[in-house]
Amino acid sequence: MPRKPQQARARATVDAIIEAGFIAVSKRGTHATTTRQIAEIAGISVGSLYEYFADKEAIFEAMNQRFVAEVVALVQPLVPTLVRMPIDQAVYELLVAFGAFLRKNDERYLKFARDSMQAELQRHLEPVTRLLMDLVTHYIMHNPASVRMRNVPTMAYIFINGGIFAVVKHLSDPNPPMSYDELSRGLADMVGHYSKQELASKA
Amino acid sequence: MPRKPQQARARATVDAIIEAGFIAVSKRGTHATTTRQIAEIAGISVGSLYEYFADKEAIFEAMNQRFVAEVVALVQPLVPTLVRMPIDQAVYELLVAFGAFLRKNDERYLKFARDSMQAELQRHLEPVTRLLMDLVTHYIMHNPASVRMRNVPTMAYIFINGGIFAVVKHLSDPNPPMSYDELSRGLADMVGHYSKQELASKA
Amino acid sequence: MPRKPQQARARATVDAIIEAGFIAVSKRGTHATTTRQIAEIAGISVGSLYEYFADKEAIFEAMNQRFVAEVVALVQPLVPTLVRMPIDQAVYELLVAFGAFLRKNDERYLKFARDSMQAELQRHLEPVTRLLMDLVTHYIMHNPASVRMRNVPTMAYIFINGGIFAVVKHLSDPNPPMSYDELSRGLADMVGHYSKQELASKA
Amino acid sequence: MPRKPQQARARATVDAIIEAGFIAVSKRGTHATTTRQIAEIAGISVGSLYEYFADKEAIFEAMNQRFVAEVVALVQPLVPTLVRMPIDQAVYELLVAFGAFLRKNDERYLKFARDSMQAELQRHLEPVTRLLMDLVTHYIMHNPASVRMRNVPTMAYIFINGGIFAVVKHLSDPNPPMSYDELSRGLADMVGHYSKQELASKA
DNA sequence: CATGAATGAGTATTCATTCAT
DNA sequence: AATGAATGAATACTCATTCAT
Repeated sequence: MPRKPQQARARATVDAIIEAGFIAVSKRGTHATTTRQIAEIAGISVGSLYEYFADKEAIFEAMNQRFVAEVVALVQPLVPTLVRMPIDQAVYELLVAFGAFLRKNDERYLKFARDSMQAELQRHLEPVTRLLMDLVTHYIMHNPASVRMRNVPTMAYIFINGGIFAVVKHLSDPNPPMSYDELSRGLADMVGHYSKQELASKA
Repeated sequence: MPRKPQQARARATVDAIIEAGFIAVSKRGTHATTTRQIAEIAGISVGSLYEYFADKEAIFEAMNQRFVAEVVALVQPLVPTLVRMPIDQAVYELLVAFGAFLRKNDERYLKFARDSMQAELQRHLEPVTRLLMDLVTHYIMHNPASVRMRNVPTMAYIFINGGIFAVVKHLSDPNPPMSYDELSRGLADMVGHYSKQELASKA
Repeated sequence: MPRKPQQARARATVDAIIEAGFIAVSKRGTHATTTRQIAEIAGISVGSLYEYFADKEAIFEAMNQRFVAEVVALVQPLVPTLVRMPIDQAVYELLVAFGAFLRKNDERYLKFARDSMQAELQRHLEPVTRLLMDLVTHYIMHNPASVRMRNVPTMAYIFINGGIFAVVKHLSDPNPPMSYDELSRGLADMVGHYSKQELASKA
Repeated sequence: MPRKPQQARARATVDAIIEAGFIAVSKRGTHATTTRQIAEIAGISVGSLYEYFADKEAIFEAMNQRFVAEVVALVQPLVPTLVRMPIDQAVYELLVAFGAFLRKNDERYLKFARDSMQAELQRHLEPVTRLLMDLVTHYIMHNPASVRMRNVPTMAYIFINGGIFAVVKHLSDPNPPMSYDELSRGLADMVGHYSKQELASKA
């Protein structure tokens, strides 16, 4: 029966365990992380670990809560500033801050997020990504006007990876906030608007 | 050392194993799928499974190969048509076909793809997504002009989810095809161009 | 990663496992000994066994270390005495001590050593041994003088068994300390000198 | 139910299986040899293998019979010659022939014999052998006269390895042809006579 | 409170043997 | 006779969790 930590020392132990959890997951991934490893890194015994967490899953949950809390702590104070910027600059500023956050502490949070997203998918979906990249190439060859767009590779990267993920996430959502058709049109508009704007600014 | 199937019966067994693999992963996810489960679903013995696959991983690889092969078979023939369409329509058509593909066979392929992407991340990153959604709301409240844009929720969904994924994927890539700054600017431009175009078309 | 025993209880468990290893190997041989059997004999669970030994092989290695340590403990203190004896008496004394050692504890160490030497070979090479025994008989019938030697059966036993083993061991050694021809001449001299000396002492 | 081969073709298959058995055991040892490997090397199916041999053990038995038969075929014709030689020359000639036999066919028979004798034992008993070698060194240092003997290393090799093997074999024999004490005296005499003779011939 | 020893159900994998074709 | 597909009991090893000290 785990108990609520009531003393400073106890809270320090809980922190050490969560810290150790991030370190262990950074090294080996969630799946390969064992309670023994976490306890060792935290410098305590397995027995003690179970004094503070009901089971292994509870540790991962605590890690996630901390991760989210830190993201919130990062973004929250930026909100007043961001909302006063032009939208593209706001997005850019947010991404700069987020990238720095993910990379700090020896990429601890990036590794955690990547583990959540199963880095494997890169290998698995690589051929699909390549296929879509080829499709982009074909498209450009058939539409000479589009050649004038800047950053085609970067935008293709964003559209393809972001698009695959948005589609899978949407389809997996039991109560999606919009229909699949709306999502499809949204993605189509995003690409269409971008290219029109891009070509217009070039003219 | 798995043997090559030489009789029709053997080939049917190999197919049954791959089929069973998709079903098992659909139900419990890759990680929780055991060789015994696959064998049971396929209606064969564990031994038979190892007649044709070196280990569990080999089954997952065969599943992935089949998945990719089917995506290719889906997209390849569409290419000539797509490249002759306006870009937004091309994206839309592709997404319609892809959505139908993922949902067929009791969503077998969708479940497989979702597993590859670790469905967990939905639960894990849900609060982060919500935070960013709130940011969008705040933004709109501070930028009355933007209210005229259609589909704000859908576009926010796409930008946020696709953006998170593109960022994590990029940061995890040891040899990314562009810098993080280029990616950030790309995402910013995508949003900026979209909103400009949207507002322009409304005017 | 097996842990180092830190409490008295743990050290007792390690001892029990090694003890159980000798008992199991005594009964069924190394090859047929399973981790479950060892755990059962030791009165512990399989899990505990793996707390202290990386794998099955590590248990056999620990057994071997104990075996060797005990042989050393047996012979070492005898050295000062043995080197002051005539050579034949020294050999005899050593063999008496060694025989007693192998037979103690219900022949635990003998069984372990025999297993290392694969008791099978007795059955396998029995006909070869018999053939060579016949050869000795033929030899004696053709060389009447040799009849005067004492202990012909014992010496034949030693020469034949020891000889077969020395030959196989030598041929299997990638860096033998002498040539096969030297070994052959050595065996020949051993027999020749013995018989000459024996006949001389009879005369 | 295996049947007795009645046709030439069947006998050829049996031969191929035995041959394949030797090849497989040469490569991986008895323990790691599987029926599938034997069948593959023999160029037949597992099913066919069981047409000719009741089980795996039966194949090893057939291999052993062939091994013994070949040793007999080697030694038998030499007997008339050997019995007319001085004993040391007879031993030498026999060993030359035996060594050549073990090494022919890519050491097939040597590997089989070594496998029977578990090559591991070299590693296992290495420390014991070294201890006894040290004992010999000590002995010689305390008995300056013995320095005059030729071939001390070779003879020590023979005595130690042959002696260990003879002792273990004797102790393991439920009906040994002599007592352990007789064996010990025999080994002692062997060494004693050899050294006396050696020193005498030097004088 | 803390420790670390002990547990045992669960997992991947192997292989001698059988049997339908 | 021959094939090779199928079997499943058996084995080594892991690790979250419990509990005596």
